[in-house]
Amino acid sequence: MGVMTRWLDPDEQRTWRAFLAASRGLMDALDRELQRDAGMPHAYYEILVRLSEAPERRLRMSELADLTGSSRSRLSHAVARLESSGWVEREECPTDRRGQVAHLTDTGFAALAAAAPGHVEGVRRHLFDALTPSQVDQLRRISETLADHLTRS
Amino acid sequence: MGVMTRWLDPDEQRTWRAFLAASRGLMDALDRELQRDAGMPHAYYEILVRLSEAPERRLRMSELADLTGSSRSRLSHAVARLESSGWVEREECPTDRRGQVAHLTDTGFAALAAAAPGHVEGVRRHLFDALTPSQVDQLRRISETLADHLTRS
DNA sequence: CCGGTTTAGTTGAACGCTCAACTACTGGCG
DNA sequence: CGCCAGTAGTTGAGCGTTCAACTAAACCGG
Repeated sequence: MGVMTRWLDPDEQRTWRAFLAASRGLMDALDRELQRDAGMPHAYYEILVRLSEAPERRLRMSELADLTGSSRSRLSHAVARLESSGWVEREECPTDRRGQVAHLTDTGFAALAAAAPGHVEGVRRHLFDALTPSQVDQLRRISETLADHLTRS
Repeated sequence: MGVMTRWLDPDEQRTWRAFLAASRGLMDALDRELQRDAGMPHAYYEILVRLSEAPERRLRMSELADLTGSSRSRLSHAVARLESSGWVEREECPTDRRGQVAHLTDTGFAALAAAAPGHVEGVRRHLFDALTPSQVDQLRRISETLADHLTRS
């Protein structure tokens, strides 16, 4: 308290607002496209992706929550919904009676396979096509630094 | 159709996932802090900011929607809520009978003034403190390019 | 000045996320 | 062993966003 606020200078202000516009705009565009073309929000797409990459297409709920950067509550609701569309099913965990294992069904895998090309094309169009290779490299370093910084604090 | 999907190579994959983690993590953290400390989501904070910078603290709904990058519907709902907390009020537009003008009240300005220092500190901690000056510059260029690219397509 | 097209803004339902409270199980320590 | 703090996951209420449908007014060509 009583400590002077370190306000943003005009350059920082400009950077921050550009970042907001870009990241929100990008996510909104991809979310809209995915919803329109595949009937799922981007968050659900990410869940399916992570499951598809896991051994046996199975992951513990907590692990899946960590991988997708979502709260346990959010994941619970999401998996409930994915289960009711038949894309994921929940199983008892053999080693921990509290645990649940999410399993990507064949139907779910097919839905993902159908959604992927359009979505990847969208990521390319909206992100990679707009940047130079050197900017892509800069963006990777910046993002990794930020993500790392966020988890450490 | 029939055109091969240009999948992401491992480097692009890594960049994309880092960007997702960073931007989502950043927005989630700021949103959580703002909600906890000031009782408003980040989207509402942005609305108040834009209004506070406008002449007479007044803006047409559409202009406000454009400035905050939100849909008209979203803004309508948001302003309705802000009005019921007494932070914004709606007035008839003198030059266009279809129009509405949103006006930031003194109470709303005070709420913004109370929220701002903590929020700015958060932006600093989570974003600017983690990056070198040159990275901040890179991020500005990248973001402006992306934002520009999004509106043009 | 009339009729059709745009533009401004609102509305309600469906949906996803957050938060806090809750159940059930585990793991460690006395 | 028995207790108890911590962990896994779920649940329901409340909120914000989206989408599509809607009203009303402005604009524009004939």
